[in-house]
Amino acid sequence: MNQPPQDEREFLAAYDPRAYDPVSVTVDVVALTIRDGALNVLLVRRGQAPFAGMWALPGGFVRGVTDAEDLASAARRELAEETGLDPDAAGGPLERLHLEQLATYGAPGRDPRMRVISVAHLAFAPALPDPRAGGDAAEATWVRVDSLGLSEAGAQHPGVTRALAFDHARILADGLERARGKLEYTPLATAFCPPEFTVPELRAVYETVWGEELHAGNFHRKVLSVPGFVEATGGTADREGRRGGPRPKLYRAGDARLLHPALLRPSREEEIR
Amino acid sequence: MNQPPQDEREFLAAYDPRAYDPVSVTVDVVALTIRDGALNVLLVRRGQAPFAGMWALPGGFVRGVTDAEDLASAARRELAEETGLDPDAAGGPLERLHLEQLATYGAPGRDPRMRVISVAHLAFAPALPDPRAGGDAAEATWVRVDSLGLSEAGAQHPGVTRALAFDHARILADGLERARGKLEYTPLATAFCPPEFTVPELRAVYETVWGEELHAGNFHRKVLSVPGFVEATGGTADREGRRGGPRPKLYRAGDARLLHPALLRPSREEEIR
DNA sequence: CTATGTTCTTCTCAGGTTGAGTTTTACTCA
DNA sequence: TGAGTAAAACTCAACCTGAGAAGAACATAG
Repeated sequence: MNQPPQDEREFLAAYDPRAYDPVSVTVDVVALTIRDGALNVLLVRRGQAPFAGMWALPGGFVRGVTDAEDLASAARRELAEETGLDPDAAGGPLERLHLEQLATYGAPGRDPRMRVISVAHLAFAPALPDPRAGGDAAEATWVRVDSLGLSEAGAQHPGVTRALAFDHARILADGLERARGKLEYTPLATAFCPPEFTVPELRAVYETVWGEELHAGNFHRKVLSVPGFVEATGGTADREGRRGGPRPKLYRAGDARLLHPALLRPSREEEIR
Repeated sequence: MNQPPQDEREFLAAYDPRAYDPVSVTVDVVALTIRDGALNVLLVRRGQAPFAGMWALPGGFVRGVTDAEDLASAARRELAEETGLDPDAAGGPLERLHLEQLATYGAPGRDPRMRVISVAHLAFAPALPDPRAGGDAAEATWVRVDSLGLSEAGAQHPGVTRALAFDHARILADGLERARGKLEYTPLATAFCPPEFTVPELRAVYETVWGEELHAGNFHRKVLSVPGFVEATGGTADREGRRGGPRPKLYRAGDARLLHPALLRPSREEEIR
């Protein structure tokens, strides 16, 4: 952008840290969606060393000078490259994508090639299509989170565990914990739903992400009582694959950015200490 | 750490992003403490361009290869350099320091010299001594947060506003919001207190950080009822600068890592939408 | 067409938590 | 010794939550 005045250039050049202490920057994306009632994360199979052939989170180097990009833009670009979706298409699947920064991972040695720090991002979307591998990923697919055996109490398929490259298992675990927490006090769950949804559909999102069943009646009362969480459209859902019962009413996301009072998940006693 | 096998080296060299797209990495620290009943942040006056003479958050470049360091270690080192305190001294002021990652800022152009992304950290400590300028900071001092006029509703001294270098005003604002939020559901407030403290002292921390007065009776009941928040030492505080009333009992931090139920701040109605 | 099962939605009620205020107690200061 | 102050304990109404039950609307099997 703006250049420093000419008389400072020489001085600054002597302090340029790139000259002696290079650090590279990547973005990685924990992209979550719900498919067939299960929480899925987007993984790519690495085509190059290191960790060639292993599964990893989608990501890549930030463009620093040529086409200098924001960190969030880099995350969106990487996600689009790995899934083959247009990041900017109006009405496209990535338009309603919720993207936020997760954390930055920079332990020395986390990448055996060189010093790399990774700015991890968290993405949520309503059921995205199957990815078509692009970029430098040999393969990209949605993987059920509960098939990865992330040392979460219960709900893991033993034996199906596939180790992730780098420190991506930890990044994924942090992303899941962040997602679970954000459902409590933000209307983020609506980002997993289509533009119009029913209360039972919203409840299914909570149950899927939290991994526990909720009391249908209390959930219903709570969702409608939190101001700005959802607003009624007036319509009702038609019967598609439903097994009985009245047609649930349709809602869309309200204008609240925080849920107050929050929708706390039950059974957090373990995590307190 | 571990080196890739010899046969991969050549291949990787061609993909080294440093060769064509350099990005530099810094850490910045939002160090908060409470002095004289007001929330203070550590600022340094920049001795070099850009923004020479302006106030900024303490920070500096991450050591990538020589003495490669963790991001948190880099933040702790920078904080120690600017304050002149030993980062590792047993029993020293920085030993009880709470340090956590805040977020990473990487908009192109945020540093006019080159592409720099900054991993911001948040630090809390009980009243630290006045810093002695070290490193490349011309000057370092604690500054009352309410003297910076950060477009927070109320409680700002108009005219005393000093603009911060880079995007540090935004980083500071984000750090303050994070600190305020964390007081709600973690025992972080005890990090602002000496090892033994009273309930009124703890309440003063909340009032200072949140910027609003709390109901003393309800606060007392709440703090003692949340499991693991504080535990009684059996002793009482002696009269130092107190104006009357019985001697309050002493407590120390309990073993809880999360407060449940949380201690919600009043009047968040504005922020919800 | 009827019976049965499913599920959305509303209702009830006991228990816990919160906000606001009051009382008691213990101390300082003039 | 009396007035002022603040810690700590108590009271009470309002609200929120968890658990269960009931009613209503629909699908499906016979």
